[in-house]
Amino acid sequence: MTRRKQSVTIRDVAQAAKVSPGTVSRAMRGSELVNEETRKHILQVAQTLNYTPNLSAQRLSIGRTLSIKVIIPFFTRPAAAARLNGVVNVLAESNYDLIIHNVSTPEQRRTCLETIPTPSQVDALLIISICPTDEEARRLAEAELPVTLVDAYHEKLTMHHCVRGMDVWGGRQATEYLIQLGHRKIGFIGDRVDTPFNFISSRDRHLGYQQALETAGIKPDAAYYRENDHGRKEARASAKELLTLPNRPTAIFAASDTQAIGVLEAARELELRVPEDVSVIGYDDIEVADIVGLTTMRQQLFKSGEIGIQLLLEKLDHEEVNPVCEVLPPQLTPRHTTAPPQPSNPRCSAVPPDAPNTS
Amino acid sequence: MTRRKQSVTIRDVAQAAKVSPGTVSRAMRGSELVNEETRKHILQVAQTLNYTPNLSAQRLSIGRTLSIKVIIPFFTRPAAAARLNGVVNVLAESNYDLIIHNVSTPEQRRTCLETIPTPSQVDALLIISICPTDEEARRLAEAELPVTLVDAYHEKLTMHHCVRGMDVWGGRQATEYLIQLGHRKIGFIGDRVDTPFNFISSRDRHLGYQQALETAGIKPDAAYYRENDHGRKEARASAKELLTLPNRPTAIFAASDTQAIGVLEAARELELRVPEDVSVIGYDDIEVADIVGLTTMRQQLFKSGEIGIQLLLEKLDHEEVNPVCEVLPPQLTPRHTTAPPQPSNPRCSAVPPDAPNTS
DNA sequence: GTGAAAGCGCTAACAC
DNA sequence: GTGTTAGCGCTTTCAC
Repeated sequence: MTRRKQSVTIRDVAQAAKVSPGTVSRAMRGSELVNEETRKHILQVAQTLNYTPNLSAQRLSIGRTLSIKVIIPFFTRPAAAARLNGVVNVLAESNYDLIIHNVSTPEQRRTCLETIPTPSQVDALLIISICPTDEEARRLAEAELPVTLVDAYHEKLTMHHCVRGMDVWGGRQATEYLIQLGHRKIGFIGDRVDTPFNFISSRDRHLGYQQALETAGIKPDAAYYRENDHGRKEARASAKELLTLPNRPTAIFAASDTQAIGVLEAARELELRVPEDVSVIGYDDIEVADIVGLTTMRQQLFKSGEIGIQLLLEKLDHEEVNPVCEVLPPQLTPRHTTAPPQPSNPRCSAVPPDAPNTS
Repeated sequence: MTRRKQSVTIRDVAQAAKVSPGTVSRAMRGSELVNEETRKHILQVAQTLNYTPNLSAQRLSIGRTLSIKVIIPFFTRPAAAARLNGVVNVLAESNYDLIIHNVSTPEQRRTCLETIPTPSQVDALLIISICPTDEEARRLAEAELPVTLVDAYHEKLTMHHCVRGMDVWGGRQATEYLIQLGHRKIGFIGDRVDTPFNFISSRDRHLGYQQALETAGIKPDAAYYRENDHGRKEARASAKELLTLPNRPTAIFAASDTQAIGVLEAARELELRVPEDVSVIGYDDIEVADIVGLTTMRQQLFKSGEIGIQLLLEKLDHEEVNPVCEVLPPQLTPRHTTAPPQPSNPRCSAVPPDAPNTS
């Protein structure tokens, strides 16, 4: 442990400017209680001495860490990255540091939520796309610092802000759209429901899917349901199963765009035309959806991050604010992978989805 | 400024365990100089008291911040995200905090490199994909903390580690591949060279492109060069210009996969077949390249982040290490958007690139 | 092996 | 307005 000292401290500046450390401190932080002349002089001296305040000391002294921790799984996935981008964007204009904790294994997920940070570690906590278990919610409820959930929810956490995406409703919208187009045999491809990650968006979207079917008087067929690890390749495999069924679905709702891409690949591999032979709808509206012309449910990903962090910053400013639950509805975004089902199914050579709608 | 105190401090633990704060500190940090009995007892007490050390105090006391700052432009772009992922992944196993500074405007870029952080702010600095200007390099050369550059370079910064990607070589490889296929009219679409961001990878790849042409005895034609803001739409516009030229190129090398996708879209819009009418090669090998079956130069993005941060951590451990310059060669990854040029150019309906090679 | 005490650099009362 | 001073919570010499 090399315990090195700082080269130039507030005391050095004070000495050089012939004032006291306290005055330097006041001058640096823009306190009103300091003569305009001396302030200028002090800043000048600080400048030439190349002084920068010691953050740790500052933080220790004011009793706040000036940093916010964000927990997010698989932050490189486009949808997660978009959310995180909203956070980063807002935080860039504050003087809070962003401490990012990526979660890519169940183990990481567990340890992350096992011990809630204390105010001596970070000032606030933003949890994105991770649904607390009951036990974790219990601990989160007693957190000593402001917490906000984005794309996550727990009924017991009414004391914290949350930002949600209406996954059930969105799942229903997507499915109803397919039904309106005339489809009755509609497959669903989503994430595994029962994993240590406890992701719930896919499950919720499937719930909406079921609601839509029931409302339309269509009996959900278990054979049309597939869950798998999240990913394009995995979804592709699942889709191949569905599309080679004796009585295959004429449309597939994928719980995410990434998975929908897998479905498109499966269709192409099986020489099924999209949307003539099979319609495909995704969820999120990440860039690749636009690229391949995928019909999808657009989520306000960037905005969810922005709002989440804004709520948190607000809470840091005014101790007493009522918790709100911001809800961001998804929006049906039709492109070129959905159409009414065709009576016949001629087996012909693969044809791509139409060109993307890049207006 | 609400200056709140910590609920339970090291002193509380000491008192409860009937030892001195010093001993608690030693016990917590696993010092050898403490009786095994007392250590256990202390940890036990700390546990029940729910004690967590105050990071700011710890940092101030040991004179290190235990955090590393990474500066990265547009971290949500797939290539940048992959690099960052490598960093995050390695750092997750250390006890350093990652402080991420995204750069999305020239202004942010400027301020970020204007004042080099001091050891009192962060312990080390990782700069990704930002090429310092001469002036910035001068300042970086005098940095008081370890610095590593990833996907960036400056000749004067030989005192710092760097990780590079052989962009010139890669650009030449890509172009030579097209030449080998028989192309002689080869377009180039890249980023703007002269921007405040000072990105150089596109420029370097273009350099390699020129070298390849010259070696093959092909005179570079300025009409076949387009630079534009980075982005799919922008590249699409540029590609449309090239592909509607009276004597249009039969192949296009795009400085990134994102831009290559734009080229594909332009081709489709103009009803040019890929690869029959026009070959397209990209750079990076991000996921979408696999999805659309794009031929590209694969970069070791994730690895570049891993190595960059590892070099930095090493430097933090052993003060005196010789700076190294790790070089990661890209790899030609042929897929389905490149082929020998065809003698005739029949104008027929659009056909997609072949199915991706998703083995 | 453990306690006492002197900082680490800064801020915020409190005097004047 | 400005100086003085007492912490913030922790680590680490230095005694014992």
